[in-house]
Order: sequence, then C-alpha cells, then structure tokens
Amino acid sequence: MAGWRQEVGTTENTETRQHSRMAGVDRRQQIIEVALELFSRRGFQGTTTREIAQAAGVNEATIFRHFATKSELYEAIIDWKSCADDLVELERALEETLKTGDDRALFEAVALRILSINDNDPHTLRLMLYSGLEGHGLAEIFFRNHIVRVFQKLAGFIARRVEEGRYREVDPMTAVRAFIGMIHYHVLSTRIFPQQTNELLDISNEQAAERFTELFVASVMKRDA
Amino acid sequence: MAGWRQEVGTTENTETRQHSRMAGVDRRQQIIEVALELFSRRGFQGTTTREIAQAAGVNEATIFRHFATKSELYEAIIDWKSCADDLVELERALEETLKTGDDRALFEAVALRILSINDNDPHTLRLMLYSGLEGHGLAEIFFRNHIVRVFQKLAGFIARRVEEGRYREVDPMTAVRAFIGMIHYHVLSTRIFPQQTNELLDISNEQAAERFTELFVASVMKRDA
DNA sequence: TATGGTAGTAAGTGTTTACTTGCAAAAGAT
DNA sequence: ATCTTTTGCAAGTAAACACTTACTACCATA
Repeated sequence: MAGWRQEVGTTENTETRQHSRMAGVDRRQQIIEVALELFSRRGFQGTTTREIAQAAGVNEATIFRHFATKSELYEAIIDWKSCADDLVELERALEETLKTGDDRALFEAVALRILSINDNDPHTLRLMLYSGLEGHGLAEIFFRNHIVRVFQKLAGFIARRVEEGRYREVDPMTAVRAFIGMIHYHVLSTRIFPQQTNELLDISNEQAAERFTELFVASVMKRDA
Repeated sequence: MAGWRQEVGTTENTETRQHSRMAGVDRRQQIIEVALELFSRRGFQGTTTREIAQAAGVNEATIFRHFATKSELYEAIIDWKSCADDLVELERALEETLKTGDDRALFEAVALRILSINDNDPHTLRLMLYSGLEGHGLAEIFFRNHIVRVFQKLAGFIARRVEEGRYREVDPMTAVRAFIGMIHYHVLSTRIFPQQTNELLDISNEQAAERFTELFVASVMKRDA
C-alpha cells in the first residue's frame, strides 16, 4: 500500500486518497449500513466479515475495532433499525387519521403506507425474516416497539366501531390480523417469490391498497347504513 | 428396514427387484429427513455437514457417499418435498368441495387444511422461507407445482360466483390472495414470532379458520341474497 | 514540538468448513 | 467358496472463517 501518503499544500488532489480517515462515529455508521444490506441479502451466517469489510472499503480488522464481534455488529444494526422512523411516522399518521370519519381512507392509507415502506426499504423485511428464522430474538424488539402498538390502535378503533353499531360483531384483533395479513402476504410474496407471484397477480401498490381495503371494509361494515 | 428381502421361487416375476440393495436407499432417505429438519431450523448456510452426520448417526463421509455436495443434498430434499402429499391432498379435497354449494364450508375447509398442514409439519414452511431468502430458486418449484394451481382453482371458483351474481364485482385473484394472505400471515406470525403474536391474539386453528372465513365470505358475498 | 489518544492496517492465529482418500467389512451373484 | 458391488469409517486436506496482534499515520492541544 505505497502511495497513500498525501501531499500537502496543493489546492486540489485531496480526493485521490483511497481510504480517507473518517471520524469514528461516521465509520461505525457506515459499516452498520453496509452490513445491513449484506445481512439482509444473505443472512447472518451467510455474510462474512471479510465481505462486509470489502463492501465498506476498509480492512477487516477495522470492523473489529468498532464492534467486538460479528454478533455485536448485528445487534447494532437492530438497535439502529429499531428506531424505525418509518413506523413511528406510520403510527403518528394513524393517530391523526383515526379522528376523521372516513374509515375507508384510513385503512387505505395504512395499507399504502406499509406497501411503500417496503418498497423504499426492501432490506428491513428480509432482515426481520432472517432474524425470526435464525432466532436471534432481536426482531422481537421491533415487534414489541412498533407492530404491537399499531395493531392495538387499529383494534381499538375497530372495537369502537363495533360498539357504535357501525361494524358487525367481529373480533377486533382478528380483523386487524386479517387486514394486515392481506397486505403483508402481498408484500412477502412479491418480495421473496416475485416471479411466481407476479404471474398470478401483478398489481401496483395503489391498486393493492385500494382492493384490499375495499374487501376489508366490506367484510366488517354493516351494509344497511 | 426389515422385510425387504424377497421370497424366491414364486410365480411372480423377479423383475420387481429394483436394485440389489435397499440399505443404501434407506440410509439416503434417512439422511434427507434428518437434514430437512436441520436445514429448516438453521438454514442452508447455518447447518454443517458434521451436524447432519451426527444427527443421522453416521460418519460425515457417508453423507458424501450418497450426495456429491451439500447443495445436492439440499436439492434432494426439495425434490422429495416437492411431491408434497399434503398439498396434493389439499388440491384433491378442494376439487371435490368445489361442487358443493356451501361456500363457507369450502373456504373454511381450505383454511383449516392449510393451518393443520403447518401444524403437523412445521419444517417445510421454514425451509421454504429460507429457500426464498437464500435464493436457491428451489422453493419456486414448490410454488409452481402446487400453490399456483390452488390459487387458480380458487380464483376460478370466485370468478364463477361473480358471473352468477352471487358475489360482488371483486377481482378473483386479488380476493384469493387476500384470503390466503390472512391465513398465511397468521401461520407465519405464530410460527416465526410466536411470543409477540400470541400476546396479541391467541386462537386455535379452528377459531382462526372460522373467523377468517367469516370475514372473507362477508367481504365477497352479496348481502341481499 | 512533544504527547496522548484515535483510526487504520498487514499479516497473522487457531478453528471450522466442505469435501477426499484409502481401506475394511458386509451382502448378493456366480 | 470367492468375486463384485455397495456401505461405511478413520483420518485426513485445503480453504475459509471470526478474530488478534503489533504496528503506523493522523490530529488536537498543551
């Protein structure tokens, strides 16, 4: 690795340095983001620290300077992702929309949001599935922090509608699981088995959100109104 | 293992004897079944040939006598599972039930069957998920051979009902994905994230089949009838 | 300009991995 | 009986693995 020594005093040419030294925190975050993508593609076992290092453009030892073990790096990813800005935003939006009287718009907004979250970030879904399968027990944090609350809010809303007599006598949590299930299965299918799935049914996010919502609302709402 | 030795001197032809030895075939099958369980628990990358050998009670080299590589063993598992007696049976039962006029019973039977298939054999679902994530492209065979046909049969049934005017004007394949989605998501949740899931909603297979079917039928059927 | 702490790496470590080799014993077939 | 085929194992091998060691370069600040 000769030639990396930098000249000083010139106005340009500072970019030619191959491996620029980063602030520790920045490098750490960079490794986390690179590793997230690799873990989501190949799983924990399927990803080597060497690959991560290469993808991040650093020496393998640098990874172990920032993270004691490969597992600790994995945990750092989960910690970072468990903030889950997307889902916090979903929850906030849900809170607001709950007050409007348009049930259909509410469910369609939730559906569309879940669909586009997965479109914008295909890695997290895969990471969660791997995590669940490999049994790190870390995806559960994600569940506990976000999914559970969204489910409870929706179930609470449905329960209220049943009390009001506007919905049929359905079990609220079952109804939520049914609704989220439609959407989640759609996402899962198109992400994990895209070819077979799209041969059967190839629809846009907007179409999916609209149709699943239409079906769901029809299933719970009383028709006499 | 026992009982393979054939009687001689009968009038039956001696052609029925396939290969002189059965022991090898048995061993092969035993390794497949042991490996299926391990692969489904830890994935392809996460399972070592040493572990498989130990679990099967043979020397590691014996595995490579029966399968050239670890991948070939994996493929043999998929080949074996792609017969999928369960799903063939599901398809057959579906064919029959399609003729009866009781739509609710039809969908409930399908739901219950899917739920109990996964109860009786928890390995295959995990294996398929791993296969999809790890991208072996082998789970797709499973899809193509079975899932697709079930979907098409159900969609055909729904299309007919729409034509008859008994169902609302829903897109049949979307409706099928919605229905299967409810069930599949329920299975997936309870299998992969059991703790969190059951805290939210802990129901038996029978309850799940009944409730999801009730919701689905309400969503597609015209109420005036 | 000396110093202490941070960021980085080249070149390892021992272990585990998938896979091989050479040999022995068992079970038809002749 | 004995030859052939098949099943099996003990003891490997080279490569890949996560992780370490010992060192260098950079930079703020006293």
